[in-house]
Amino acid sequence: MPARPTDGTPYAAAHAEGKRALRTLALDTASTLLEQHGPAALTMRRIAAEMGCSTTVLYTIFGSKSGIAETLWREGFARLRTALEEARGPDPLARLAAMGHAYRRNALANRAYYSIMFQRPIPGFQPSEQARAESLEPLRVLADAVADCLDAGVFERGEPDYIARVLWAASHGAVSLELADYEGAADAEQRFDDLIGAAAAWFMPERPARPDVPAPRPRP
Amino acid sequence: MPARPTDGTPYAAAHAEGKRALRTLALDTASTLLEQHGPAALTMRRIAAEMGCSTTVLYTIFGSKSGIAETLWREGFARLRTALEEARGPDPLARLAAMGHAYRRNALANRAYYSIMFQRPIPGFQPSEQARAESLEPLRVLADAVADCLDAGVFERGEPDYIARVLWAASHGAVSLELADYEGAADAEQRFDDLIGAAAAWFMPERPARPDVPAPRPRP
DNA sequence: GCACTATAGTAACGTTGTTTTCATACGACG
DNA sequence: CGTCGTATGAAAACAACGTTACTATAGTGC
Repeated sequence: MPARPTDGTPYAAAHAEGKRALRTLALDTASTLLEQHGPAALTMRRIAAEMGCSTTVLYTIFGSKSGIAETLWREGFARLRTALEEARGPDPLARLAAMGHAYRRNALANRAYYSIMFQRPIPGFQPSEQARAESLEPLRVLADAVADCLDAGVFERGEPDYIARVLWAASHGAVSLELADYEGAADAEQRFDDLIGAAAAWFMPERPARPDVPAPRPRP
Repeated sequence: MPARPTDGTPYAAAHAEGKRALRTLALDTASTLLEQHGPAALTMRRIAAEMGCSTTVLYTIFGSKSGIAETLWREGFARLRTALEEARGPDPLARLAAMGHAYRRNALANRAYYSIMFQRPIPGFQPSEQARAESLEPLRVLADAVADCLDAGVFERGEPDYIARVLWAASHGAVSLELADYEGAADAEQRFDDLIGAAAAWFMPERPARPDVPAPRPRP
């Protein structure tokens, strides 16, 4: 016989809401810590201290640190999905281009989340199968936009899923190097646009006009 | 007055060689540990135990764990550079394509190193400025091959450095997602080829013939 | 009132990177 | 040859981490 309040009573609702509030507070704290001090600052003790409770609470809510990491991981993909969904454009191709910019903008605005999603800054954390499945939703959003382009004849051939994965890899590659600041991100935006444009053009019946590239190189 | 043997004596040479041997042994041990058991197994105590000494030795040689990580980081980029340098082809474009495959092959064959290079599995490790500069060498190798393509007229316009960075981002994006096994790596190789091909084609005067893509999608 | 369960705080355990302590070995120098 | 000083390495200690008992308490159902 459980000590949990009987379901349906007003008290049970309040009780459940308290738990939700606790969970939300924990996630907010973890999220703030992550964004302001990076993944290294994301320790159980620190989250608990910031909340003003002991670490036990975190373990009853999330089970382990991986539980928190997974929630943040999913939050990162949820933000990405929302960012992609909000992309608009007068025609399918413009909408796809808007998605590209949304991808980059979201990554730059949520660097810490992006690192949790695609790097492995939290030792021992591996997303569950369910979380992995969920993380494919942004890709599905992208694939829908690609399908629209195929229907409109903007793209010539190929499976929407496959094309979306190619575009995804292009976005990720460009953004990933930009975030790593691997080689001075001076022309990072142009590189992003070029790579995405190149990948998209690859699937079009005719290659579209390319934006200006740095001055032509003199040939000897 | 130091207890270090006077420079120039045979003993000094032997002494220095002993230090080199020790350093090499430590790196070999760390490297093996990294490749066989992943970054998580790369602990100071374990490296020391595997070598048969105490952790103090590692600290006198490398200063800190980051010192070891940095050496492995550089080793990873050195392998990548070698892999790219060894790429051959009958003409500039073929050589560039060979470099693309070399990039992917090297990454797949050295997953642990690739993760050290582009993920952050070792908390607190950040490559030094010098190491970062050194890590740009593979990019320079790529840029040289791009320059050859420009000279040969295979590429139409653009700075070799810039084009190389775009190709680099494409390679990294495709390989990175493949290694993360982000969405089933069934057609990972084709995706890699397509993305690299698309990026390269972007800078050519005429779009080259594209290899076959999955069956055309029926339009409603 | 009583038993039982869920929860939270305290303190511990084992492991990590790192530092300290201490002993020892060995070149330099009187 | 003996002493000094420095470099080096082993052992242990330290701080911080994730995690797990242990304990107390509060609240539900009988």
